[in-house]
Amino acid sequence: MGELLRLTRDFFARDVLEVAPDLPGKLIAHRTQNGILRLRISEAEAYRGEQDTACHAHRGRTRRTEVLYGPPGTLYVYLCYGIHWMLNVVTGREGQPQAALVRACLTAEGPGKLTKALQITGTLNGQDAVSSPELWLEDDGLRCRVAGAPRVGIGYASPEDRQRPWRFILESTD
DNA sequence: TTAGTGATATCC
DNA sequence: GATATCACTAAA
Repeated sequence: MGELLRLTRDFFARDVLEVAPDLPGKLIAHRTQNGILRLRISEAEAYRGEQDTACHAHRGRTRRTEVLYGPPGTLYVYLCYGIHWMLNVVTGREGQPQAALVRACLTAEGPGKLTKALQITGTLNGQDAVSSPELWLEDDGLRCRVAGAPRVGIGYASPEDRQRPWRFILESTD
């Protein structure tokens, strides 16, 4: 495998339907008091703007969704069910509320378990994954095949949006 | 199948 | 102000 390259603005500044399937196989790095935690992403989901009824920004700008309108690479971290932190990275052009939910890594399946394993909490909300000294993403050159599937936990969305295969799962590596 | 947990949105 | 909902998980 090649050297460890930090993902730059260009990576995130594409449509979420290009970014989210590119995430499985990449690494997330989080600098903590005890050193750098690094895990390989195995699953991601796309949330694609105000037209996507599954996306939190479907109803437009609110205090919560504000970060989704920020520059690509911005972290959107929020608490779900009072217990689980969800980690997302904003994609697309600034002003376009898209994000990729990082759903799982090889050793922690499920978005809540992933953030727990990486010790990620809401203090990272709004930080920039491109320039932050605390959290960033890396490419070590690993290539992989990715399978599409419907998104999880979005029963509130329209039937059309529920069906979209915008969940991207690492299938195999080469 | 269901409890747990708290921020947020949406309604008075 | 109150209430309903929630991009989930662990336990039963």
